[in-house]
Amino acid sequence: MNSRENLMVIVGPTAVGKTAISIKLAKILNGEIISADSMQIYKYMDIGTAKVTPEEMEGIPHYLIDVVYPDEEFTVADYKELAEKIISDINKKGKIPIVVGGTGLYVNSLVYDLNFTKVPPNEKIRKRLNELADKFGNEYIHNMLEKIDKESSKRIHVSDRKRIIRAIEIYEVTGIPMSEQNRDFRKQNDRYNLAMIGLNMDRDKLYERINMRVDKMIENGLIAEVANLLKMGYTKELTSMQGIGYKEIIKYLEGELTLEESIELIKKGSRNYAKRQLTWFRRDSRIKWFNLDEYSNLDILVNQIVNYVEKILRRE
RNA sequence: GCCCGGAUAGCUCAGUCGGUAGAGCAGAGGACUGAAAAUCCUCGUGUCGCUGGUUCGAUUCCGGCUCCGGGCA
Repeated sequence: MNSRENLMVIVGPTAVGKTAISIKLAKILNGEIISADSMQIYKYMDIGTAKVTPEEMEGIPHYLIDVVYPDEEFTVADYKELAEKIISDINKKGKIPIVVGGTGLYVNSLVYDLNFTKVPPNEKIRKRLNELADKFGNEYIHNMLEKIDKESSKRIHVSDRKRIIRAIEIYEVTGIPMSEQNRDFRKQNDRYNLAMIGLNMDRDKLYERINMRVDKMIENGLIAEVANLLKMGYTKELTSMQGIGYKEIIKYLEGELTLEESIELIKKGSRNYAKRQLTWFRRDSRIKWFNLDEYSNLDILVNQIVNYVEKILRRE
């Protein structure tokens, strides 16, 4: 008898239509939805993150949306902890947890056996290393890393400052090289009956949808949303305000870009992001892909997905 | 109708003193362990507008044609 918990995951690039499909699926499967989106975590950031509206939810419970203020720190480790608890709770209710989102690292934190090292971000260390890199170049801190953790230094490119700093940070706090602590980090998590669904469509169409959606965001008041965040005191340096659609509108509001330029940059940034998401998810062979272009009708697609997941998930 | 300029990668253009070509942007592929919508790596073959001519050889020189600018009528 299999006592593992059920978990359904829906991934796909931005704007592919995950939200609408996930709600249809939740209704049919008696599921509840857990967002896996690093930007929808933030309160007040609604239009630019294409957050589900209460009406769109159609009564389906949604979790891990609006959990922190835009100036609060929130990391994958936080996500993993919260999400795992919610997954358990939903299972206990006899319902299906459906994780839906485009943030690859967040999804992987659940679907792989990622045991995050117990080293929270240390601003002091980061600041110091950043200053060193500013002064002497990335090579300098990369050399530092090479001395303490040769393996990581080989894996991390000299230009990838963030990762160099993180690796040194881990060593400075624990005295153990990152590469040693993360030995088998590509290990799959087998604690769930796992059904992973990938949604995709032809690239040209996806890009068209992205472009249209950005125009719609502007119509729906993205500029006012960003202006309001700034007025509330949330500054452009915050992680939350670096999101696509936010950083570009800030530049427009500061007079650095025309509105046209800013909109074009948001579209391009979103297209490039969608591509990165696909790169991320294509690597996981457990994902069953569905191409939306092959379905004339969403309900047919939803039915096929239901058929597929019913074989994997256990029902009492 | 005449004169001038242009026609080369999806776009903007450079270039080849004649030996089939390269930048920027767009785009594609990849990486990813507590910032991840972040951060980073790699990737340029295209009837050089069409058609004749000269030439061993033409995208390059010459002629004609087509289209696009601009000017003169």
